Amino acid sequence: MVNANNAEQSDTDGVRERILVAAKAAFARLGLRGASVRVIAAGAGVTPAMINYHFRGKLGLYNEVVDGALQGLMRHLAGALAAGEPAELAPALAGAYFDFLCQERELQRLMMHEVLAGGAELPDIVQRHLLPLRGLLQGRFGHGGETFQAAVTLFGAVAGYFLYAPVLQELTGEDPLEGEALARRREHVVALARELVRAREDKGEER
Amino acid sequence: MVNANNAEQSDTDGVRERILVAAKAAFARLGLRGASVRVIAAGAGVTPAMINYHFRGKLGLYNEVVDGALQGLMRHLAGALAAGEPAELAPALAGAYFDFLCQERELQRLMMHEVLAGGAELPDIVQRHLLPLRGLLQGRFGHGGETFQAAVTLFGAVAGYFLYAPVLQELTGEDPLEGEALARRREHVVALARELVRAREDKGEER
DNA sequence: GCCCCTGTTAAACGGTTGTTTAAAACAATC
DNA sequence: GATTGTTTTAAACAACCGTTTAACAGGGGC
Repeated sequence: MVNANNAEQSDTDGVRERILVAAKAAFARLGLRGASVRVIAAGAGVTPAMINYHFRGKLGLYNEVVDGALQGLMRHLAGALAAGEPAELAPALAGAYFDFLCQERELQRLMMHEVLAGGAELPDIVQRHLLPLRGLLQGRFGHGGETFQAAVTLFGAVAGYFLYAPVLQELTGEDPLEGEALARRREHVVALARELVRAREDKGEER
Repeated sequence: MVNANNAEQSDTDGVRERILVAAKAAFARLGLRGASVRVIAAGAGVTPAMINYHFRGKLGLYNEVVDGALQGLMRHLAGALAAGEPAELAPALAGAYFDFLCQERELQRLMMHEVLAGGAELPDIVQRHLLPLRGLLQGRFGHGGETFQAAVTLFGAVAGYFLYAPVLQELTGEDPLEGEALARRREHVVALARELVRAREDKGEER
């Protein structure tokens, strides 16, 4: 009779949820190979066998974690893309990406682990999550070569900051993911987006 | 009597070298945890026990691989920093970084694996290899906040391109690390460096 | 009271991990 | 040619991996 007043389908979803949370943290930190089912299970306070019972094995759990994380990101970006005036769309998109990574700090590491592993599932993941976003982007910005270059630059400028945060901390002495430094970086990235889109318009490229 | 006419210190260095080459490839592809000593040994055509004999274990081998790779990169960047006129220093540096990653395609993945693993050795690595470069950079560009932001952006724009190459390939359909696409990206990054340094001078920031 | 179904557990399985060990092959020295 | 020291090998080691199995608990349905 616990949790009878919320929308959970059954009481066992509590276990599923706890495993998913522990798995996301472990996969982000150690990757698919590095995170063991025993560590994940211990983090969720359950038995390793429960992972196989609820997710058909470690791989099923991993796929569900990655799918959930990417779905959240893409929903967030699509929302930022829908709102806002067209002129400020690129800065808003860069800011939204930045903000989402602030909230979900594990996501960037999780994605990088997935790319580095280079498994056979990567084409499927790209097709399912990134292609729809690319369609939206091309509808707004066109699909010229300069647009692609600018998008890669912005993506790298944001992703690199979060990925290399430990190195930056060691270099600067202050935590790059904390209040003031974080705000400075966000401002810089948004300004860069504005400048890149302006440079593209100056060239008058439509192709 | 083999290799009697080159500078190798002894014949056993051939084995050491072969292990180092195989290890660099394996560590870049799979990371420290993922690459097994048996796979590395097989790639070098030797017995797993040889790794322990020549490098005092897997960790010793890994440290030697990372140190060698970073030394090569830093030497390359310092060279680009020494030559060239001051006005074109930032573009030259971005181009040199880009070119080095083209030659040593495993380096970027190796470094990212190291950062993601987040081991206790990272502060040591940063201190040994990155701090000297930072000193050189600060001597040329000053150490203002805008300089730092621009440097992170450039680094992310270059690194992100190589790291996310598999994703870009899936998105664009063409190989991002091949002739024409590679040249376009290099041109864009160098132009970005020129623009960022110009923007900083416009602000007149010295701090 | 009995049965079936879902959730959970502890124990075990075969396989792989990094490392160690004892012995063999080899080159150089005396 | 015996000896010494270095390089290499095959086999074994304990520890951990993901997964499977058999047993157990608990609650409706009939």
